[in-house]
Amino acid sequence: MEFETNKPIYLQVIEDIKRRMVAGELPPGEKLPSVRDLAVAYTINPNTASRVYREMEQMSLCFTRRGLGTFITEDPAVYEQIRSGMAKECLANFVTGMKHLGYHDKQAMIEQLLAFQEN
Amino acid sequence: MEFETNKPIYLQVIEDIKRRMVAGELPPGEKLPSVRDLAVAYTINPNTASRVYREMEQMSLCFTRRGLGTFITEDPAVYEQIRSGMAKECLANFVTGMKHLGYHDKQAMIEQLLAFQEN
DNA sequence: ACTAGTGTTCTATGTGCATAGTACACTAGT
DNA sequence: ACTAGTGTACTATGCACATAGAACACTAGT
Repeated sequence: MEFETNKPIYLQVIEDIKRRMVAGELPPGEKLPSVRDLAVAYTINPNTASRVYREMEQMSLCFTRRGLGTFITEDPAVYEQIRSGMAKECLANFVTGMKHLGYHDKQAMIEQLLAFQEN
Repeated sequence: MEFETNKPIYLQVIEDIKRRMVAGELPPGEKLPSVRDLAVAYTINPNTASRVYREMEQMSLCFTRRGLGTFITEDPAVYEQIRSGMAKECLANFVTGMKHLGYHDKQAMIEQLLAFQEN
């Protein structure tokens, strides 16, 4: 995985894990890689990997059993919170961004969206 | 202006100035505030303000006359580059974000956009 | 010449991020 | 008991960011 500069790596890893949760790749209760394996998987330092789980646990995204490992939360409500939060953020960023470009009504935004081709 | 954490201030100021350029608030050749005045306007350190202009000059967004001040570029083509770059980035972020949420075709994205109400 | 207003450069301090390396504590299985 | 695999904690280093403060170089106007 490639990381953007000017953005903490541990936050980008958390975003990727959240994305995989929403995508169904990480079901509730699923065991996450060990701190050391996560470090290998993302090519980051074990301390940074540890921070990923520490921050995720504080967000109630996962829980830890000392000596056993770290596991995705078993609460389905958290999944819905992540999903709705990501959707709202994505839509809000788009709308404000397009407004800054002069597209003030949704119909104008839709026209730009339909004309958009990824490269 | 409020700054997000986990994102360099000087980059956020540059983004704001680019936004104001595209919005027509800063026409080509317009004189920008002095380093010290910019620091006051955005409530940042003069050194950070200096960095804003230094980075902007490297991006050809402005030019500097020592002893006179810093001025917005006089090249209209730069404006179009900024505008198209911001538009492309905004659209790409939206499309990839929505795809991560399971909306793979544009019609589904449009439905979400139309249902979106800002709070 | 003088002054005020510019950008520029320098040292110094503090913080957060990321890395490297080591050591410790807990759990399950043998 | 022992071992392997887990999370945790600690020191240390390097870098980018942001701030504070001071000094210098240039330009326009007087």
